[in-house]
Amino acid sequence: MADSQARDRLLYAAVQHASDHGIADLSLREIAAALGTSHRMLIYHFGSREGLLVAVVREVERRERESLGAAPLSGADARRRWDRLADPSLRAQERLFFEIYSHALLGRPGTEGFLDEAVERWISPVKELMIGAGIDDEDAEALARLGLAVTRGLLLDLLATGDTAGTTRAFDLFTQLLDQPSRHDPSHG
Amino acid sequence: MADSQARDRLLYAAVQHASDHGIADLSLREIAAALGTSHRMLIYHFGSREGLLVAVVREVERRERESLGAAPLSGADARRRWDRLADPSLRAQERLFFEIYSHALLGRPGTEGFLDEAVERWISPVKELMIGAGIDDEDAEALARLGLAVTRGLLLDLLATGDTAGTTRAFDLFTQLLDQPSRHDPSHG
DNA sequence: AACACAGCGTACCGTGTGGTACAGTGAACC
DNA sequence: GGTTCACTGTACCACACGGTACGCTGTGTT
Repeated sequence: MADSQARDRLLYAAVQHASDHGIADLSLREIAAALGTSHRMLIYHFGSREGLLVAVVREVERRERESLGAAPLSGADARRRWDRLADPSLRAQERLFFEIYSHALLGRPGTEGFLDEAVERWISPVKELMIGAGIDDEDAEALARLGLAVTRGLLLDLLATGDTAGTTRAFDLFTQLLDQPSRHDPSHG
Repeated sequence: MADSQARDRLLYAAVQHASDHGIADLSLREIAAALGTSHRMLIYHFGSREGLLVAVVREVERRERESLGAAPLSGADARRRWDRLADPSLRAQERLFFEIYSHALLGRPGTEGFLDEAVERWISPVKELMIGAGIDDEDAEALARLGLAVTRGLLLDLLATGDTAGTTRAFDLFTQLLDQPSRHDPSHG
């Protein structure tokens, strides 16, 4: 259950397999076989099946956090980020993200805290930057939230349709809308 | 397996229960007990566990389709639709939608065809209306797609945070961006 | 009265589940 | 050479699973 090299290797492989085939309705034995080990080993390293799922969720969270880095503000920066997200090599990982998200929405064990940060973590750095740039606090939050929603919504679209060109056009339209001048109403409460 | 009143009652109750507690990792027996029947009856009416899940997915699809009605174009109309979606009584149903969506992304049996229509069905009527209003074809598609993404993205946000006010502010910001004049660049390929 | 038939419950089957017991490995350290 | 310790395979457990066999209702038909 503690850290170890063997455990890390198994976890890495488990996340890979979960990305490709989902995670929730795979049995310990199925996962173990796919990873080239025995279900006994997964119990040894992760304590229980649920322990394994929790570890996988945490690892997915960690990677998501790691991929955040600096926040996008300009249209060009945002577009570069979208292009990275739309890369086919990330599809499996993104499917896994939405699978875990939906499990968390249903309150499945091991996903506690996932939702708390699923929105906040992405919004707050963007918001801070915008406030620093002189944008009103409430406007900044709404804008950050909208940007996140556009990204995730288009990602859902992309995963379902595979239409990179179409979703990217929609994303570009969004950045165009944002880049219009004088979008902030000064007569605001 | 065929239609019947008893089957309809069970299906209705099953969708309700699936909305409240998810569907994928409930056993036949759990569902049956919650519905006040026996797992034998679910097999009788739906043929198998998978048959039940398929029926539930179809019913959720049907309701989604039914709720489409006329398409939103003006900001006020869109806002009215968002308010309806944001109503707490729909949360459970929306959670179920995203659960099924993620299952479909992983290719689970019974979800075939769900994704094909998950985007197209919502986009095309909006697109038609916009084309009728003289908007360029590709622009219309991008706009419809963006609107759907905003809706679903903010719905994900709302389900995770429960922050109706915040997500609604973000939605309003989006409609403001849309309602700005001269957003269409005539010098377009 | 005899039958048909949709609806339903009980008891059961074989199978796969998550988890445990226990007996090893092989390398590291003393 | 002995001991420790992380790691792993085999065999097993009790249990819940999806599904089936079979028999019992009630209602409507002939």
